[in-house]
Amino acid sequence: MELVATRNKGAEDVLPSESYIWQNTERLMADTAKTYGFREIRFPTFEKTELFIRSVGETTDVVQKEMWTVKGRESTYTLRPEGTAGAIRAVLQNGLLNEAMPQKIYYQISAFRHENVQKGRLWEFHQFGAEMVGSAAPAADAQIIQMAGDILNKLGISTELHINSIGCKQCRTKYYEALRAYFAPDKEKLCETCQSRFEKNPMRLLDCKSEICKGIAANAPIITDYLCDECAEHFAKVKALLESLGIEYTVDPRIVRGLDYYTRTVFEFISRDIGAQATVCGGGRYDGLIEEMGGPSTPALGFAMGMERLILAMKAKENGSSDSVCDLYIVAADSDSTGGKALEATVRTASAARAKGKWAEYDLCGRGFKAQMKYANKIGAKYLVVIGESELESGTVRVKNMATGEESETALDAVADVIG
RNA sequence: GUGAUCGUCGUCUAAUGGCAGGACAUCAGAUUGUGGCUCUGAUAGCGAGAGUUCGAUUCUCUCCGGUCACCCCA
Repeated sequence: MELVATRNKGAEDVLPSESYIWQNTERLMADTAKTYGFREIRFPTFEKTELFIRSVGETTDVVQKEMWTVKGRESTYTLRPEGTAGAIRAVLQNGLLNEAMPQKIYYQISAFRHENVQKGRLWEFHQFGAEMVGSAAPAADAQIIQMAGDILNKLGISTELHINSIGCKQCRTKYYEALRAYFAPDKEKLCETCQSRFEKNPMRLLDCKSEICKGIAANAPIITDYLCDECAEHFAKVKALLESLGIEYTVDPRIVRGLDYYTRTVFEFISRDIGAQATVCGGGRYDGLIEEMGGPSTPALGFAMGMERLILAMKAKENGSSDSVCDLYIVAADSDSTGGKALEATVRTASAARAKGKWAEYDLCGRGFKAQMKYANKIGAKYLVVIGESELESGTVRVKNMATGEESETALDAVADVIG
């Protein structure tokens, strides 16, 4: 077999045997989000490239080396590398800021980043994301984190919550100065990437995995020591609320989100079960983004969960919910004397079962009687009915429970009720 | 962008510088009115290309793909 083309690297097929896991997960997320007042928003897979450059940040890896960009006839377009930019664009463009605040929205999307593929990291991946627009209150931060944690718990995934505050623009300016002052004497010893980070985004210096840089960074100043009074108070209130909700967390001063738009609270939920790409959910507050995108100054925050990583973590815990199976298989046993009447009765009976929401099957491959029995067994049908000459005459059939082998007699037109 | 590692039927897995074998799965039959067990048969594979060789699935190189990791992120 030589296919004309095969699946692209970094993309995945979800087969019928697995798709129920996705469906159940997506449904659980949507249902949970609804209980917090979040409603779904849908927006295009592609946007103008400037949108992402402006919102995600010009210096970020995502923008600099990971975007799938296409030059169209009228403009240059990019497949969304994340959800926030498009979601907020849709909120602004459609005047949702004029509705009652806060606006709470969620989305289930695929997103695209051109990175080297590995476990938990794909070119096309899927996210569940939620955004809350219009609240600056610490209670909003707490609720967003609570909802993310709620979903993860319901999925049966064990995670650790790490939080940090990276302050506002003012705190960060002060902090950058302190960082540069700290690193300046050793600047020459830093790795190449860190040397360029020194000017552009010194917070990333803390994130480097190189042993030398780690050593130099060991006693670097910590952002939380440089927060302005307001940011410090905000962070303290968020932490207090989390505690009162009984949500465990670790303050991790090294969490530095890779997207430029974050301010104040940032957080990650980490799973230990899925390899190196352990962040299963990441998010935070982005009070400056909406203004940056040309809207009115409006506070907002949100998170995104990586669906593939969640499903890896669920599989690691072996707690997938179960798939549905065939409820009823009908064997149409036509002979010369029935002249096709058995098949007609079979089709009608199957339709009646489907009208009751049952999964009903009959032969579509020209199989013989025996082969149909084997097939019904193979697909795990719960009940089996044979319709042939004698059944047509009497108007009754025997409904066989395939698991126990027991049979019971029923009127032909009552089959759909019996198999409940 | 970098590094490591692996590519044999749909899946799992053998052997081999000289006819690529098995298991599971699939299909058919044994068994034209009741499945699962058993038996028989069929379908189906060396990722691609160059090189070495009388001969390459095996050795060498290149590419492609998978996996894992760095980086980055969900």
